[in-house]
Amino acid sequence: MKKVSIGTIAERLKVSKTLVSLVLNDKGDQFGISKKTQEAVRKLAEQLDYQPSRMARGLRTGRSKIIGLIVADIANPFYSRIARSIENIAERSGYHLMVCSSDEIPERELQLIRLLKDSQGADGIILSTTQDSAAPLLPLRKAGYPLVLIDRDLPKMDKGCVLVDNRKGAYDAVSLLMKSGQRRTAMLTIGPSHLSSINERLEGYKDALKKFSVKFDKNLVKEIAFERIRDEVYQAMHELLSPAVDAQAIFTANNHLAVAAMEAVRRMGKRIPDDVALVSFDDVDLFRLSDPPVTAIAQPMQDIGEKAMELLLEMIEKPKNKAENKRIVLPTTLVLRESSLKKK
Amino acid sequence: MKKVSIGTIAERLKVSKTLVSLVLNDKGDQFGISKKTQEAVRKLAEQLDYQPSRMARGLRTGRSKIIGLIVADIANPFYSRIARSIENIAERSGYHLMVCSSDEIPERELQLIRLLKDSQGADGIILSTTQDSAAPLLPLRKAGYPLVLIDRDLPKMDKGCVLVDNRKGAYDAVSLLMKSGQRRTAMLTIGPSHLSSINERLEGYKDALKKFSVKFDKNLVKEIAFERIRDEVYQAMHELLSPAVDAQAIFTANNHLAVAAMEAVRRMGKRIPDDVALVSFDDVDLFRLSDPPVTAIAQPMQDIGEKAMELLLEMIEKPKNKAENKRIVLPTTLVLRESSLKKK
DNA sequence: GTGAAAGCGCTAACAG
DNA sequence: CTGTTAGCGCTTTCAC
Repeated sequence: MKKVSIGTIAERLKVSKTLVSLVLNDKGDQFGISKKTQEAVRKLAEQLDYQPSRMARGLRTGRSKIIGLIVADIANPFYSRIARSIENIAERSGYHLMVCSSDEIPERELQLIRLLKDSQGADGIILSTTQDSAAPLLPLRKAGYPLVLIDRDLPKMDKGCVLVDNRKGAYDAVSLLMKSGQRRTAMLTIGPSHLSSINERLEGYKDALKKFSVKFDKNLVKEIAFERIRDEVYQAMHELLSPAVDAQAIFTANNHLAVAAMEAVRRMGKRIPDDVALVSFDDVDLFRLSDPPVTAIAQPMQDIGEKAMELLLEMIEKPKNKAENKRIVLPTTLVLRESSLKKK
Repeated sequence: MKKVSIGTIAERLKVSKTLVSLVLNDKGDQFGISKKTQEAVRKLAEQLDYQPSRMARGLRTGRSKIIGLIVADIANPFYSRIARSIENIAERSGYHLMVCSSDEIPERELQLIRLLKDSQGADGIILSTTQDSAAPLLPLRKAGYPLVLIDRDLPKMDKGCVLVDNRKGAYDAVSLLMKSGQRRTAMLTIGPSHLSSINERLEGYKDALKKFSVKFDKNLVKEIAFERIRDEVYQAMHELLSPAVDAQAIFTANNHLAVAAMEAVRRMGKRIPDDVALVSFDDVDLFRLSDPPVTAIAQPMQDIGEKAMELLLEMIEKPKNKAENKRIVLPTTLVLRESSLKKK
C-alpha cells in the first residue's frame, strides 16, 4: 500500500508526469492530448484511487484549498452552526475547513492567524474577532489577504464583514417589552466589553428607551463579567427585582445571560413572565422548550456562514478586485414566545 | 510583504539554509552549532516573524500535523463539544484540526477519509462512523494508518475506539423508571439503525426489563426514522399514550427524540411527569431548564475527545506499536431531574 | 501530441 | 562547526 502519485501513473502508462498532470487537471483538450491517452490516464487514476497531494500542489501553486475559521469557542452552538454552513459552501468549491478556538484571547487569535496563513498556507480566514482594535488585522488587509469578519465588527474594518443588525435586534426586543407597558425594562449585558455585537445591543436598548420617552436609568443596566456569569447574574437579578429598583422586565444580551437569569429567578421563587418578563438576544433550541418558552431575537446563523464563505471565495478567486469587497448586515428575527407576555 | 522563508534568513545571515533549519528545529546543540550563530538565527526569525511552511515541511517529512475529524454533523452540540476537547489536546502537540461532516452518508464518509488521508496528508483521523460494517475501514487499519473511532462502535474494530457504555447507561435509565413503579416503560429509538450506540441502548432497555421481570412488549418500542423525527414521534406518542397501550414512562434513545416527545406531550395537552414520565439518553443544556427539567444519561463529551486524541497521538507517534492500541469505554452519568418523578 | 527540467520550502544524508 | 546536495509530488514553461 504505497502512495500512489502522479509518477506511479506515468510510469505504468509509459508517459510523462506532465501529461498525467495535464489530463488530471482537465487541461488535456487544451493541450491537444489524444482522447485515447486521456482515457487511459483517467481510468488508471480511478483504478488506483489516486488522490493528488495537496501539499505538493500547494507548495507549487501557493494555494492550499484550506480555509481557516477562528471563533471564540467551536463548542458554542452559535459558532458550530455557522461552521457547518461554511463547510457546506466551502465543499462545493473543494475547500476544507480548519477550525480553531481563540478562547477570547486576542494574542492567541493573532497567533492562530499567523499559523493558518503562513504555516498552513490557508487561502483565507473567516474570523469572529476578539480584538479591540483593527490595528493588528490591517496589515493582512493591506496585503490583500482574504479575510472575512463575522459576528463582531471592528472600527475601520468597513469591508469584508458579515454582521447582524444587533442594534435593530435589541431595539425590537426592548420595544416589544415597552409596548406591553413594561417601562422599567432592565438590561443584562456582558462587560466591560469592547465587542461590537454587545455594545450595539446596548445602543439598541437605548434607542428603544428614547422611542418610548423613557429616561435611561443606569441602575437598570448590569454588566456581567463573562467568566462569572452565573454568580453575577444572580446578584444582579436580586438587585433588579428588589423593591428599590423594581424592574418589570429583563432584556439579556445573549443566551447565556438569559439562562442564568432564568435560573436566578427560579431560585428566588419568582416566576417568568408574571413577576418579571424576559426577552433574550440569540435564539437557541432551549428557548423553545424552556419553562416558560423564551421570546428571543434570532440570528440567521446559516446565512452568516454562507454569506461569509461566499464573500471569502470572491476575495480568494477574484484578483485584487476591491469592488466586490462588501459589508453585509443581516437582519434578525423576533421570535415571540411566552416569556415576554405578562398575563397581568 | 513577501513570504519569509528559511532562505530569506540564511541569505541575510550569510549562512546555509541547513543551518537555519537545524537551529529552528532545536537541533542546533545536537549538531554543535555555536551559540552565537544560533542566537542570531533565532533573533532574525523572530524579527521577521518567520513561520515554517507546513506544506513544504510536510512534503519532505510526510507528516502534516493535521488531524482529521469526521462526524455526522459538526453543528450537533454533542460533536462540537467533542471537537473542542480534541482541539485542546491536539494543540499541545502542535496539531491542527480539520473538521468534516458526513451527514450520515457512508460513501461521503469514505470520500472524506480519502481526502483527509491522501490529499491533505492528515496524520490521523478521529471518526464517528456511519458505516454499517468495518470492512471499508479495515484496509486503513491494516496499513497502520492512525484511526480512532468514537461514539459508534463497529464489529471487528475491537481496538482504537473510545466509546461510552451505552448499554449500562440505558439500563440505568430504565431501571430508575422501573424502580419507581413504572413497569410499562416505553422506548423511543432511531431505526432501522445499524448504529452500535443506538442498538446498545435498546439492549440496555431489555436488560432492565429482565432485571425487573417485566416481559418485553414490542408495542412499547417505537422506531423513528431520523429524518422525520418530529412527525413520527408525535404519531408514536399518540399510540403509546392511548388507553390500549397505556405507557407510563418513556425512555428516549437520544436528545432529539426527547425534545420531540416533550413537544408531542405538550400538544396532546398532557403533562410530564404526571401523565407520563421521561428519561432521555444524552444530556444537553436544554434539559436543565426545560419544563420540566429532564432526567438524563449524560455522556462525558470532554473525556471522549481527550481520550480519543490521546489515543490517536500514541498511534501517530509510536511506531507500529500495536500494544497500546486500546479500546476505551467510558461510563455515563445519571442526572436526576424532575421529568422522571411522578408526584403520584 | 508529448516530454524534460526547473523549482515551490523544507529536511536529512553526507561531506568537509 | 558549517555547507552541498538531493528530493518529497506537483505544475509549468519551453522544447521537440
